[in-house]
Amino acid sequence: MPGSLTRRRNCVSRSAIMEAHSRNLFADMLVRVRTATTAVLGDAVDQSRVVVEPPRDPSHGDMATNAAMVLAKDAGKKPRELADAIAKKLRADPLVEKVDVAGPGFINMTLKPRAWIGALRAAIVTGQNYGRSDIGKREKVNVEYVSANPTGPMHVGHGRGAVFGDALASLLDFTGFDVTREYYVNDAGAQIDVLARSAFLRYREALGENIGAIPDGLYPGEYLKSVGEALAKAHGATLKERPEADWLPVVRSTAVEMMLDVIRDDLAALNVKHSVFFSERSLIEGGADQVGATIVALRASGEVYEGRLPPPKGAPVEDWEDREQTLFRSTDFGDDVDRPLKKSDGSYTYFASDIAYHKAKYDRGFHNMIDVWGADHGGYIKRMQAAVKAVSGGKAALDVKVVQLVRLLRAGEPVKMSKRAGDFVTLREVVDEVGRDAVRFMMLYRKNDAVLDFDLAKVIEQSRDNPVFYVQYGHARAQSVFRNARAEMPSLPVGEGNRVAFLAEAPLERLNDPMELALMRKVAAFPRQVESAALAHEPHRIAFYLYELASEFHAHWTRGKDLPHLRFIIQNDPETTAARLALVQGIVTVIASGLTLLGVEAPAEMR
RNA sequence: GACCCCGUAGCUCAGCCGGAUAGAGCACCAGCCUUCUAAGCUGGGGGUCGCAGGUUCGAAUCCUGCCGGGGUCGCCA
Repeated sequence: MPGSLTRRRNCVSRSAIMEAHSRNLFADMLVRVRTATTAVLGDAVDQSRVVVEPPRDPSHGDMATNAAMVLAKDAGKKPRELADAIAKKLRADPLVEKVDVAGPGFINMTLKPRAWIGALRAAIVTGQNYGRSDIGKREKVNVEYVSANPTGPMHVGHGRGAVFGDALASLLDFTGFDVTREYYVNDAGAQIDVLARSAFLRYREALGENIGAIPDGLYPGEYLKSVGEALAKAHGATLKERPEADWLPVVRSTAVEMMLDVIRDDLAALNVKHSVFFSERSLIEGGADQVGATIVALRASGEVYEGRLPPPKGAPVEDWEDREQTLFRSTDFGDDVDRPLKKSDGSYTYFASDIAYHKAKYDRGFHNMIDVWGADHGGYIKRMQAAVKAVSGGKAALDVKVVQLVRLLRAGEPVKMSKRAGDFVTLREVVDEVGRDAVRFMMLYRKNDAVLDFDLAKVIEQSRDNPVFYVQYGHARAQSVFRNARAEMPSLPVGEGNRVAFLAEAPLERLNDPMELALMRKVAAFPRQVESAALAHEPHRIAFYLYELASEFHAHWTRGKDLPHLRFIIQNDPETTAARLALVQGIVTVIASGLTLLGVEAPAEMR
C-alpha cells in the first residue's frame, strides 16, 4: 500500500543519504582493500599498483584485487600467504559477504547486496551527477580539436575529430578538470592566399565575367560562389581593376570570415562546441611577432640553430635545394631529424607558428594539452611534443590523439567521391541525411586510432545491429516503464518530478533476481568507466559500456514476456514494483548521463 | 630507406595501469516464441590473439626483430 511506503520513507531516508555517499563503489572498495593491506603490512609499502576490478569470470565474485601478487615480493611473503592475511582482514568489512583466495594469489570478493543497493541509490539520488568526480583536481587542460582550415566546408574526417574532441572535453569536464575547448584557426598561411585568389575568381564571375575552368592550384568548390557574390555586392567592380596587393587583404578577410561561418554552422549541426577560437594571424599581428620571438627565445636556449638538412628519402623531391636554414633541434627530444622553421622565401613554416601557438597555450597556464589531429598529421607528433617540452622547459605535456580515416559506405558499398570536381561529400550532407546522433555515436563507437567504416544505410536502421538505435531505444523503453506504471498504478508517485524522492527509498533488497543484480552491478560500474575513459582519453569506452548496459536491459525486459513475475510492474505488489522501478531509474540515469557525455540525445520515446 | 597506426572467431570489432579457462554483435547450427513498445529469446559450434624471441610468478597487453595492410616523410596545413 502507498501508505506503508510513505512511512517507510521516513525510516530509511537517513541511510539512503549515507549510502548515496559512496558514488564510486570500485574506488570505495579500493580504499577498503588498501586499508586491509596496511593493517597487514604497515603503511610503508607502496600500494600504487594495487587495483580493484571486476573479474573476467563472474563466478569468481564481484571484485578482485591483485594486492597480494604485486606486494608479495616487497613483503617477502608468498603471494597466497599474503593473500590469506589480507583476506582475513577484508572478511570483517561490512560491505563484504565472502572472500576467497584463488589462482596465483587473487583475492576475490563477493559483496553484500547493500553494496549494490548503495550504488543504485547513489545513481538515483545524484541523477545526472552520478559518475561525476574530482579526480581532475581542477587542473587546467586545453583540448584543441577540429582546427580545420577555413578554406571550405568540413568533410567527414573533420567530423570525426570534432566529435571525438568534443566528447573527450566533456568527459574531462565531468571528471573534474578545468577544460578549455579550443579551435586553432589557420588564417595566416599561404593556403589562405590561395583561398583569396579563388574567391577573387568567383568575384569576377559574380560580376558577369566568364571565368572558364578553375585553374589548378586554386580551390574549385562551388561554395566560394557565395563569397564572390558577397564581394561583388559589397565592392561592386572596384576591386577588379586594382593590383592584387590591394585586393588580397580585403578578399582574404571576407573569405576567411565567411568560411568560418560555414564551419561554425557545420559544428553547430553536430552540436560540437568550442570556447576559444584562436587565430594564427593574431600571433603575428599588431607588430608583436610572437613566432619570431619564440624562435629567438629557443635560439638563446640552444634549441634553434642555422644548419643544413639531408634531402628526404623515399619519394624524390624534384626541386630540392640544399641550403642553410633555421632549424629546431627536435632530435634532442627523440625526433628523427631537426625541423625547419623558415621557408626558402623567408616566411615561417606552419611548424614555426604552431610552436608559438603552443607556447601561447603554455603562457596561458596550460600544462596539460591535448591535440586532436587527423591521421595524415601523424608524422608531426614527435616534433610538436618536442616543441612543447622546449617552450615549457619540460613543464608541459602534450598528448596528441590521432583520429583515423572515415570510410563512407552505403549498404556496404563505398560512397564515391570525386575530389577534383570539388564536390566531395561534406560533413553537413551526412549529418543532414542520417542525423546528428547517429554521426556522433558511430564516430565514438570505435577507438580513435582505428579506421572507421561509416555506413549511411546501417546507422539509421532500427535494429540491434545499429548501436545508436539500440542504446537510445534502451533509454526510451526504460522511460516507457514509467509511463506504464503511471497508467497502471496511479497511486505510485513516479512522475518526472516526484520520482527520485520516492524511488530513492524503495525497498531495494527486493531486487534479487540474478539479472536484476547484474544490472545493479552494471550501474555501479559507470563511475569507474567514466574515470578510466577520461584518464585514458578514450571516449569510446563509454559508448561500448552503454551498448552493454542497454543489451542487458533489453534482455531482462524480454524475460518478462515468459516470466510475468519478473516484470517491472507488478499490480498487486507496490513494494516490489517500487524496487524495480528504482532499478529502471538507475538505468535511465546512467544511459542519459552517458549519452550526454557523448553529445547524443536520450529520447524519452521513439515512435 | 625512416617513422606512425593497424593485425584478436567466417565478417565487423571490444579487451581498462600485465592477471585467472580471450569476449560482444553479425553470420552459422539446434530448440523455443509471437510481443509489459517496435531489438525476437535461449543454448551451441567456431581463436596458434600475424610470426619468432625477451622481460615477468603471470603477456592479446610491455620490449626487440621479422611478415602483412594503411598513412606520412624540407620549402602544404
